[in-house]
Amino acid sequence: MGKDMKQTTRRFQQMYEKLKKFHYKLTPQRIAILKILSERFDHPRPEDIYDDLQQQLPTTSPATVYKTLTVLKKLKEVLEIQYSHESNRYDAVNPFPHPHIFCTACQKITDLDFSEYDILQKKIALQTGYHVETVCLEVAGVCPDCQKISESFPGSR
Amino acid sequence: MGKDMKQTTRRFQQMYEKLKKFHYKLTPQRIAILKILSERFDHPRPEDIYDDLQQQLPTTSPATVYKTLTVLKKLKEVLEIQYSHESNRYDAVNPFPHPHIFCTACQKITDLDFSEYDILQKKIALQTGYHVETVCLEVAGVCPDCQKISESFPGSR
DNA sequence: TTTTTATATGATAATTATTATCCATTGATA
DNA sequence: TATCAATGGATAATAATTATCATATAAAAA
Repeated sequence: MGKDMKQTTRRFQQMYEKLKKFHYKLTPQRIAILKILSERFDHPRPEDIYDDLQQQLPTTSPATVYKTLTVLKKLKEVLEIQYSHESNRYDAVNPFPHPHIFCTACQKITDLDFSEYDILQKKIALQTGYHVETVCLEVAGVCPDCQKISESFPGSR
Repeated sequence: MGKDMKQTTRRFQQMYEKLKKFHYKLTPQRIAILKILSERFDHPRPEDIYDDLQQQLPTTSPATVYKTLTVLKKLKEVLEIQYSHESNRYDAVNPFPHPHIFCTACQKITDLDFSEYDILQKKIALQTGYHVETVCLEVAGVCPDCQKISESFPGSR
């Protein structure tokens, strides 16, 4: 069993137990969505989750995906990455707030390993007097791979 | 003439000259929108700008506001603060990317004076190898004023 | 196991910010 | 002043998400 698979299984179980603990029904649809979420490391959109879901349960509705995401959000078992006027992206692999970096060429979203992120909240609280609830740090740019491609085909975009 | 008024006038002129320089037509609608944007320090929504605009030019259309904002965005004369599934907010007073802090109680958006923001981009570029285009830092929490209110009326929200 | 009941699902309609379309109008240049 | 591309206004289209509601069902109780 690979490392990813162990992690995947653990995340699935964590989410499953959280739903159980708060007396949400463990329906086949929800179980399938938990499985999909625990396996996808690419910050999928609701539509992506729905596509995967249809492979297993062809009669499901997109509404069910949205409703399940709402529940998981409330339980803090999924992190919502909001985008203006395009689909939100979801991270249930690491549901704790953390920064991301988005490649504007290939649309890939990667976790940004920024050590100072955790102390940011305290710094800002101290400085502003706010009771800080969320700190959202989202970076956009061109990833190294796409930079290479654009060097090989200058002016191609 | 107060400090704010001087600043307001200067920003209006900067935007006016920028449009002129790039051969955009200086229509009454655009001039009115520039004036509104230069005077509003509260990060207004398109709808807020439209409301103000109607006082002066009652026949204007919301589409005109959106179109003008699109032009100003392209010229980097207005900063767009995106919100998922609610109206974007716009800052033409300080159009350069900068962080904000949002009060979840009174909905006020304030500029966050965070000195380390400017070096963040370089740090992240160095660490990730990305060609960084934008760094978006948006904080949410309860402002000192609203904390006081919530102390006076515990459990009121 | 059967019954009960609150909750979830699925189909569909509604919502809402924004964008697209298209024709009449107009600012800017010659 | 004449010309013409750019703009404005009215309206339709778009698209992600949320609301609605009748039916189905998971899970607790009997």
